[in-house]
Amino acid sequence: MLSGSKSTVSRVMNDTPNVDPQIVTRVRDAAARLGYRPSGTAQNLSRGRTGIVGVLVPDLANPLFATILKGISAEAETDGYRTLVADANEQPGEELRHLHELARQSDGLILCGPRMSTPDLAGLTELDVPIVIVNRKPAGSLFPSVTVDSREAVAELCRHLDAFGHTRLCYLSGPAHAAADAERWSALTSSIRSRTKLFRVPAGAMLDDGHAAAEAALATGATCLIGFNDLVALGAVARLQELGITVPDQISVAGFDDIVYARFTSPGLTTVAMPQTEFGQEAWRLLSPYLHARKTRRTRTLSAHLIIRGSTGPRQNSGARPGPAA
Amino acid sequence: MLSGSKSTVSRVMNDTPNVDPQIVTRVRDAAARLGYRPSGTAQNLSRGRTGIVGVLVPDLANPLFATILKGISAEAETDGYRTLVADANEQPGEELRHLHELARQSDGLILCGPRMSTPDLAGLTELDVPIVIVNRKPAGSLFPSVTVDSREAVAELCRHLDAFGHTRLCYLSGPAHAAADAERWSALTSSIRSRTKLFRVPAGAMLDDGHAAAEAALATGATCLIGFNDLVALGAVARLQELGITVPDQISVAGFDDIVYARFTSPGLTTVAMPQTEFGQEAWRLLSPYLHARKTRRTRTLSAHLIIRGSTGPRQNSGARPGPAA
DNA sequence: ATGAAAGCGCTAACAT
DNA sequence: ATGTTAGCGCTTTCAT
Repeated sequence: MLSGSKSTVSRVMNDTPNVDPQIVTRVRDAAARLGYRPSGTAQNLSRGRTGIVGVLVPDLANPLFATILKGISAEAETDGYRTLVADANEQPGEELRHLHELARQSDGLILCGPRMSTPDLAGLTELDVPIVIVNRKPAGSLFPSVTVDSREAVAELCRHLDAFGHTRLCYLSGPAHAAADAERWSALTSSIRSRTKLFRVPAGAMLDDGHAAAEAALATGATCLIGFNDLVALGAVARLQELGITVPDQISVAGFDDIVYARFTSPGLTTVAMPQTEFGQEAWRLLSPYLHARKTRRTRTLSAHLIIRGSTGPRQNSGARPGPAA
Repeated sequence: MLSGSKSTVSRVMNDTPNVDPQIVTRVRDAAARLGYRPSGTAQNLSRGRTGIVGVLVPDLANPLFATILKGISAEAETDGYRTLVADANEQPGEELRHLHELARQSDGLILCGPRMSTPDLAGLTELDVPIVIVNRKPAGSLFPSVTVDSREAVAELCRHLDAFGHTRLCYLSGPAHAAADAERWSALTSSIRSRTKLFRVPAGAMLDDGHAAAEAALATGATCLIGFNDLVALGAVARLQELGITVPDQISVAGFDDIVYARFTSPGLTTVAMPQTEFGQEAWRLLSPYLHARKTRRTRTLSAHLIIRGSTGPRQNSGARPGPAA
């Protein structure tokens, strides 16, 4: 009988140095033969860590979040971590519930563009789990966060539009509790020239929202529509085209994020690009050290940049109006 | 000192009946006050289950898989399960590695459109974990699977195109190891009329792939391009428009899946729609009973259906050719 | 209705 | 270099 103790097996399975090579192979063989695989759960309990990071997103169907998630996964994977995903379906009320559950299964949490209230966010400290926030600066910087500074890029967008003669802009606003919505709106209001009128029409975060809001936006007489994000902008473009209105000839459209579709529609969408993959990478890099030791809480600010494509052009003199339906 | 044993606390936390209401509130209070939350890991070890389902996808950035994942999460959540996600980044070689790791952390696995070889797939039985496969029929039906029958919808597409006079079609093929690719191709070949010529140009699974393959497809003289999926089709449309070629006036385009963008581009994309959310739902419904008891291995076949939008139209007499660049 | 005790399958001192 | 012994923090018989 080849005795062999649990510890030895454990050492072999964990590639601990100082194990007799003979034993190593013997154990490996036996394991392979018996189809033995260490129980992750038992390892987790014993080690006091799960190797899992919980990620909360408002909506996985939004390519922005899918991309951020990919960034997190890729980076976390290099440290042997996996991602447990919770999709709140754009329902702020669901977020807390998800987080409480995620927290019990993971070593740390990454919140992508959380829609929950600031007090709720602050209350998360009680979870007593390392948390990193992406795309929203937590009040009082309670948590490390990776945010983006889009002021300069927005200012650039405004100059771009101004140069094209646009003096009536309409912002298709995002979900009520999206921090990015407030920031974008504020960046716009502080960037436009005094001669420029800025309207605001409620939309949402998805294609349908932009599609649905397009007509209301048109009614403001704006010559350029700016979507809360690219999905909203693209939804609006679709609606405009249905109405027989040509972009950018009759009306210009711009968005935020630079999701991959912005590049592949025609006309291409002018947009304030977010560093999507970096969001994910940086989020992990902030979280990772935090998992091992309570390190200093930091914040990382990335910067957005303007990408000009075909959806913005010179303002039409006569203002946009529906043409013959497509 | 209010004694209270571990067992009692456990009973309270698990809402076990037959506990003195007084004690219940006392324990609840104490827990709240101390911020006590049962360790998920310890529960997992003790209960012998993790409450986690591992999901493997080829690419989360593909809305098809994001949607399927959402379907799985939503359904699994109703049973108290969460999803651990692994994104193989369209690299078949990575899939096995991910699966082995996922298997150690989860109670069951759902593989979405796995690209790995059939033998590798068969070898998964050794993982000794309930597995359900989505969108690929496993050889020998080793695992329960949810697949789609798109033959009828493809036939319908072919009739639709034929009625428009298209007799030269070009299929922009998908990733080498995507089972869906072979199925779609085979459905096409067996559906076209004998007078119709079907070409095949290699593309891939993403927007860029369709974009890059468009010119080669044009060169075949085809009057209608059919993308492996909607992304490929839309990528091709983008390229065509760059070339000044109008869809559908000069050339028709169709795709597979019916991702949300297919509806919101202009022209809308004609496509063979996959039951995306159902894929996810059904996958969970197949897996769920399997987790508790080894039940009979079943298979569920959903059906695709054709959605006709603006990207397909009557064939142009003279054949497509680049116009003035946009 | 509650407590005591065993055990889930590992890891990590500690001893040898 | 390997074996022994305690836990990790719960759940769950089994007593009471």
